Amino acid sequence: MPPAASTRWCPTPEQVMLLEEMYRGGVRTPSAAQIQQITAHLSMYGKIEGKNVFYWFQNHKARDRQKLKKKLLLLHGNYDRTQPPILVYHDHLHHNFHQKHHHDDHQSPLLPPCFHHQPPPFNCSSPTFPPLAQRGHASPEMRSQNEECYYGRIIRHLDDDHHGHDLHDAGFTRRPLKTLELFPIKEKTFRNQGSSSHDLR
Amino acid sequence: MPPAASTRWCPTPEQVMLLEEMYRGGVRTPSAAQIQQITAHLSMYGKIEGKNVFYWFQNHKARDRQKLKKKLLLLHGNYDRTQPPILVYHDHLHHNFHQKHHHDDHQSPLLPPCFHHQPPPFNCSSPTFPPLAQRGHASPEMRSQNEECYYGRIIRHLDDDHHGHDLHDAGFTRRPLKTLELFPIKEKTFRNQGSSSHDLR
DNA sequence: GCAAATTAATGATTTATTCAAG
DNA sequence: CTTGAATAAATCATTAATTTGC
Repeated sequence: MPPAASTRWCPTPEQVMLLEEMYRGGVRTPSAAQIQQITAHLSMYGKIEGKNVFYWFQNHKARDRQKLKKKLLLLHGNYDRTQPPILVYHDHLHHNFHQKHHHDDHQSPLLPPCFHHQPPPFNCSSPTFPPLAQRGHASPEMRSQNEECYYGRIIRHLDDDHHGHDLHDAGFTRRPLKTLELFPIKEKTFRNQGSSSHDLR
Repeated sequence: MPPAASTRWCPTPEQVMLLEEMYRGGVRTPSAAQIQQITAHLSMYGKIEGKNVFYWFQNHKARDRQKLKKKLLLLHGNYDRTQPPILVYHDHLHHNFHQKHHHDDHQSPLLPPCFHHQPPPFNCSSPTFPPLAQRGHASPEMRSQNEECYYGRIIRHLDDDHHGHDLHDAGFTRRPLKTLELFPIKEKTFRNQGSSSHDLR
């Protein structure tokens, strides 16, 4: 049992926060030097390597694009062409929009100064991407039959005994305290928490 | 006159107390078997089903996160680094923080022994946890060249110090800010790293 | 005091992301 | 790229607190 050194980076909350802050500040494709800098600073909060930073920005940028693309497709028809493109794709495009007026950059003190105003190169300014957490609300027809396979493992694995709908019997069930004995229920090999012996999901 | 069975579970004070105790003890995402166990024990105090337990932990965890996130955002600046990271993201991340020093675990006698110190299974394990997938890394081809350059540059230049995988050193690395010096680096099998420019699902 | 009216908590569902395997 | 499993985020819905007018 090799300690199997975890193979990937697990950013700490602070790291994520700072990265997001930089991202919001306009950083998109930091140069090698910048990555070094960022890495050095973030290493204060936990293990981290340059590639983690690099990938983080790559991924974040890509997924942002993804989100926007989807959103645009959805709007599709009612997209008002008179409005500014909302955002962009290639890095080149983001820049030079608003600028300079980060309300009052109350950047986290955790963020190295050099990233505070992150001026020209990759600063994109804030009022840009609206997070817009508008929810979907799926169309009813779409959820057809899979009601059953829905919520997690619990419903499926656990609610076996006296499942569903026996109505609420008035008093307590005071069910026989079947005291378990953990186990069976199949093992999963990875992705379990530090579990020692038993840990079945 | 079906009393129209109430529509949702109403935990008894004992149940809530025990659940909270387990939560404080580190339980976050109990496995199916664990849920069974918990459910069986809690049924002593009132009607309860596995899914109630499942949902309880889901909600409690989520609302904890929520609270902390809000708090962090508010503090934003005056975040005391000497304090434990406070929270987390994925379960994996929580671990290794609080622990061991629950003032003096005066666990309720109501709590089955197996949940008292709840050490290994789902507790904040140590630095071990799951993620063991070596992800990513771009597939060299199919990449607009600028990205590729980037990729190459970074990975190869930045990933120097303690490349590969050494395990998660428990604490933070707090590495000395070593500022670079590029390196060769041998990368292994790459998979791909979705972040290029096209990613819609 | 005590309900109807409001608001806060929290149980239950649904949707979105993430991870890693195919 | 696509997908199944897991789980986090968002949000819907009902119950419990609290407030308010009498």
